Amino acid sequence: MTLPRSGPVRSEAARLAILDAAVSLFAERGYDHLTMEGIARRAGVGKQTIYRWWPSKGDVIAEAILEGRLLGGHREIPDSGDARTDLARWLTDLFTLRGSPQGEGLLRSLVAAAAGSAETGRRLRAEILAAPLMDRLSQAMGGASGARLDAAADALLGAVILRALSREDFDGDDMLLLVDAIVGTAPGAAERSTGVG
Amino acid sequence: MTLPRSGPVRSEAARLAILDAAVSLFAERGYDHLTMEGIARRAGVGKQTIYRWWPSKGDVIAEAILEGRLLGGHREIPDSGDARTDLARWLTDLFTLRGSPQGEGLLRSLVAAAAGSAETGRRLRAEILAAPLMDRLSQAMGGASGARLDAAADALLGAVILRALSREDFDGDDMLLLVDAIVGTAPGAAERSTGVG
Amino acid sequence: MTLPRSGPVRSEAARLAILDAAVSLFAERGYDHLTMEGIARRAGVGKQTIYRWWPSKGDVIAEAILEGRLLGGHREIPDSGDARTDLARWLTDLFTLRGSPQGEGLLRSLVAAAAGSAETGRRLRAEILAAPLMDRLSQAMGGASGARLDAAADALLGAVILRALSREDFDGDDMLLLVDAIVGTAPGAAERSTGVG
Amino acid sequence: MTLPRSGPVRSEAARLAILDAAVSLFAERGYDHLTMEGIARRAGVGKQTIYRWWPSKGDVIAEAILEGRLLGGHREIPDSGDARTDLARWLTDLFTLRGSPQGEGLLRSLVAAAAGSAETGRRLRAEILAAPLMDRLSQAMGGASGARLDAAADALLGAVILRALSREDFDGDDMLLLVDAIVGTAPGAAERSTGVG
DNA sequence: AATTAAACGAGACGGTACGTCTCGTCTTATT
DNA sequence: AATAAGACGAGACGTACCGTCTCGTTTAATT
Repeated sequence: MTLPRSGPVRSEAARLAILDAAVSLFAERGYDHLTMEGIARRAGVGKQTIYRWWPSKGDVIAEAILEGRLLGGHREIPDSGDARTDLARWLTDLFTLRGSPQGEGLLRSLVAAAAGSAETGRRLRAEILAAPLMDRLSQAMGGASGARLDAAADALLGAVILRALSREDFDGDDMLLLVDAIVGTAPGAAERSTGVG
Repeated sequence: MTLPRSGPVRSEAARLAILDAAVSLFAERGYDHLTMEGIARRAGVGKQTIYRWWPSKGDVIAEAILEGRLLGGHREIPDSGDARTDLARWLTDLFTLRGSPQGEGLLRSLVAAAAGSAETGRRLRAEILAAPLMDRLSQAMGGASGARLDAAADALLGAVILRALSREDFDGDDMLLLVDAIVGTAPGAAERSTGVG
Repeated sequence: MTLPRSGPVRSEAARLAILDAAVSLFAERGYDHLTMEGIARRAGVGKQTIYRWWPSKGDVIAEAILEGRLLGGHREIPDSGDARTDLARWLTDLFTLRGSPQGEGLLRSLVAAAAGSAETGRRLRAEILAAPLMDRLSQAMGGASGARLDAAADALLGAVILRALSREDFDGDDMLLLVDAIVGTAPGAAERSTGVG
Repeated sequence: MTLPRSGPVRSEAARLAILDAAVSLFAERGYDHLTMEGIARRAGVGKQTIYRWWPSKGDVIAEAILEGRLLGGHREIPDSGDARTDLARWLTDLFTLRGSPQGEGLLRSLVAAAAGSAETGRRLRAEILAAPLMDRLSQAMGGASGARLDAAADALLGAVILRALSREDFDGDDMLLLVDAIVGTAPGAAERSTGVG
């Protein structure tokens, strides 16, 4: 029972210009320098056009995440045959965010965005962080799934986030140790996986 | 070799008033509603007196953390004899931050503060989160120390943070599962380690 | 050929509220206690709304002058038949600024405003001071005009200003003597003076 | 009968440093950019040392005037034999304040200082402006003195001030016309006075 | 085609907070 | 006791954004 309406329809051009502007400003200056005014200015759009469709800058960023415009190139885990090494390399990349002009500052910006916006928080975990990880992690854990897999994913990703927040440096060996601690600690883990696989 | 200076000395009263004001405003409204003006107003202090000693609100909060004014009551892990259960309970408390008027929003506020200020980030991890945890965790891991212990601590704390950021609900069973995944899969892990060590 | 613009138009209500506030604060406390913040507060207006249209407090006052809100009641010279006496009385009134709560302090405030703002300076002389004076002065000088009239006007008004600046007291007789020294030297006036002398 | 006092006595070095600093800052940036803090900084003096002896920046400037540190080079009227021309030239110099880095802005600064400080106002008129003028003016007016001479001086100086305030340009011919209007209408007035004197 | 109504760009508005500057007072150690 | 130094509470400066609210124009669907 939608009452019929005349008039123009939402402008896709404006929507795209806004998301583009938001993403580029986010990458250049980080989340807390991101402003609605700045987005409108760069997008060549009236402020009201943003407020009409998104309640806050956090939600603009959340939509950008959903469309894969943030960290788009970071969605696949390399496959060298050794799952442990692959996971460690991918996590290290996540930490330093290679390719970004501001390095690990970008990960902190994403965390700030998540802290300020529920939608961004949900999507950051589900779509940026966890999504690419799950298959390989499950495989490395011998086919784990459900709560046990979730816990391991949260532990891996959370550790990386916490180290980014604490500005502690973090090399590949540390990361391997972390991966081992979670997926493969126990001596039997490998065997068990093998046995299952 | 500090060159001697005449003139008035820093006012301890002002310093305390500022930290008190910052802590109470932080607890009431969260990190991103915290403002330098608001702190000065509540502390009955000129803004310059804050800027003279701290470059940003993040650094004010960092100093409050250092002095144990934030989450001061959260510094000890209960001891029921079962380290796994104790750790899980303490982590669950951390997640919900019982006793705080705004619950887990406070943890997100701490994360936002850490994302915005290097000093806060360092101290959040070292002094608020890790410090109370280390002994019991080491014990639960059969006396682990060094990088292996650090990795486990980061994994546990990071997972809690990531779940707070993603607004996912989180009960005691989930937490136990998480603890198990990290300190040792099987309930008997601790014993086994002990036996080995 | 002004290029058309869309969007909201300047708010006349805000403009009037700002000028009213500026004028009343100026009259109450003088030019150098006048602040942009104070004007905004009393006018119930955002500071940016003032800065959007006027670069400084001096220009706000200049516009108030232009609209006759400052010293509006001082715009006409009495006509008793004797031009010399009328001029002297009007100048004496200007010096003491009867009716103003702060007397000749107000004239000094206008001078301070003029010293700080080119626009105010121009308007103070042309619109507040000279405008009401010219006709009668010309008549008292036997129909003088042009540079000679301007010189006489500047001399009369300047003398009053200088005495206000020097805080020297100044009675009606002094003023008559001043008027004589300037308008009563002229050829047409000379007869009268000569006859008297 | 001066009552004896113990302790150190007022430091002449500090007094001179303060006046020097005030004068140079005044000349560089004008009266309203002059600040007590700036004076103290440049003079290498504690702020309290200024406040101990002068109630406001206006009074510091007033004392500098008294000692001839402001416009010191402007104290004599040239003597070419023709009093009218000499007066006109001196007044034109006063208007443009040759030699000053900021030209007639300096005269406006002096006016602003006078508007803000009673002592400065008194001294500006008596010591900077009128003092050098009186003898030659009296002579040009055929030996006038008393109130009539004062009125003429105020008229000449006031006219110059008013034109500086109104930012109107002002050349030598205008000034001659002004002098004529006040010291004696007819070109021959000076000669006649001379003849009489 | 004419009408209607919403989306659009632009940007003015009342506000809050920013970080800096200066005010005039006060406190300290030195001379 | 006067000084150099400078911390303090106070509050104005001019700027940046907030989220809301006109404007006049443009664009569809409905008459």
